[in-house]
Amino acid sequence: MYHYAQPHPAVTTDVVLFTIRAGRLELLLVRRRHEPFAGCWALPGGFLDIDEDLDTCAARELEEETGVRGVYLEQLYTFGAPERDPRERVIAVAYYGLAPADTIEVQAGSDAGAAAWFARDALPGLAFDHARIVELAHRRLAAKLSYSTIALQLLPREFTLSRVQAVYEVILGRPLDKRNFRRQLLALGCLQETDEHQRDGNHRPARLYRVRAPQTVAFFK
Amino acid sequence: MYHYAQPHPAVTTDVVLFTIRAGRLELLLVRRRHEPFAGCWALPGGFLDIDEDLDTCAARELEEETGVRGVYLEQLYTFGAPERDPRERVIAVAYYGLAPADTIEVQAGSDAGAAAWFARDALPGLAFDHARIVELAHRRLAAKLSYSTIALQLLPREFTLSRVQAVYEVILGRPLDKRNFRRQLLALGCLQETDEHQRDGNHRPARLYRVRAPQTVAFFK
DNA sequence: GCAAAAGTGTTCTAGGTACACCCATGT
DNA sequence: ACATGGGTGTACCTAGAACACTTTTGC
Repeated sequence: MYHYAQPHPAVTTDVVLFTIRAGRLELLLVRRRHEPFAGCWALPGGFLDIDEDLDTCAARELEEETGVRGVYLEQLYTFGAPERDPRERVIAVAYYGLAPADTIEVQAGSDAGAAAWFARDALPGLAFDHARIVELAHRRLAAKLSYSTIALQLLPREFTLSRVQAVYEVILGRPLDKRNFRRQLLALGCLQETDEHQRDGNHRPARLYRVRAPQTVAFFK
Repeated sequence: MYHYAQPHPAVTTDVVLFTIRAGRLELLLVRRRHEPFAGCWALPGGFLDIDEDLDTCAARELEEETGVRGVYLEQLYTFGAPERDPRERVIAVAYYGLAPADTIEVQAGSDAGAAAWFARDALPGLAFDHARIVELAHRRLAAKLSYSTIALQLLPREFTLSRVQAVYEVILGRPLDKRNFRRQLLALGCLQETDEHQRDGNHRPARLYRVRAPQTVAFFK
């Protein structure tokens, strides 16, 4: 038992992890095993350890509940409406993250009954205020496309330019002009052309590219 | 005494309140009366009440410690490094705000020994990690100038265009072209020209303007 | 040879930047 | 009359938007 002269809220982190799968924007949810909202889908997340950094907590809870690790995470916003959790006062520090679908594998953890990807525009009802958090995360991600290289975090080590364009289109929800897109993307200078090509289907093979500095997100403008 | 099965961190809000005074960007600090950092200058802020919204907490603590109320406040970032407070684990939800210097009056509250404005570029040593918070708040404010009308929150009810320009220049830290600035600002359509003029000094009087919707911050681009 | 995606340039437009002089007032 | 900040328009330049055809492959 822990005692305080003043009441303390609990602090959690919750993660909106986006990916691109099957040409759609999807995000990772876990099915809650316990009350409240038992059986309901929710963002992966959980209580902050008392000696743990917030960023660390977000990464740890994500891994514990979904098996996913090593992805790009960024703090989004802190939600603290008094009635957002019926058990006790909970302050949720929300994060959002990006991961390439094909390099990560999802497995449900102990606290979560299951972990699965859902299309952004076909989400089940979510626990707590998690629908609001997803909404804000999507808006923030879309806004950051225009002044950072954050979207490259959704790509595997090697990829075609068409694939990059598909990432942008699905996040922004509108088609982009191929020639303009390629010119502007390459002008950023953060892609490295390789000598390899990708053959798939009845058409001309596409050149493969790499990100020069895959671990860092650059800002411009 | 309050009991929990798991240890809980404390949660505070801290506010970086900016204003423009004497042609400089200044911010409001309070002198701490208690340990830790007693006698040191710090951001106004304090512990979250257990049934209180985060936004409300920021506004309440600001008013209690400095007498300032009714200003524009916006959540900035949440700081939670484990050792940022020597007493116990403290998660600080930081806010930043803007207020016109001439319409607000500052008076120290009970917890704070004194409240005073300091120039952004001549701050005293600050308690905790507050210098980092100020740094981030300034960067965020400067970034928002380019895609929102947030800076208008620093203006009194009536003002000259030169005064608006001075606000932008002092936040960005560089001079702007007068003709371009006025054209672009007026093109936003959020200012209302009045018939009044302001006479001060040996020169032509300047026309006074008002913000059409003073309570709202518009975003564009 | 046909279907399917890859790849490639130019023109137009709009918004941003650079720049200099006259105006109204107080002393 | 002169010093001081207020007020105004145009030319240039660059970045973004619109737009269509040829290439390479598998079947």
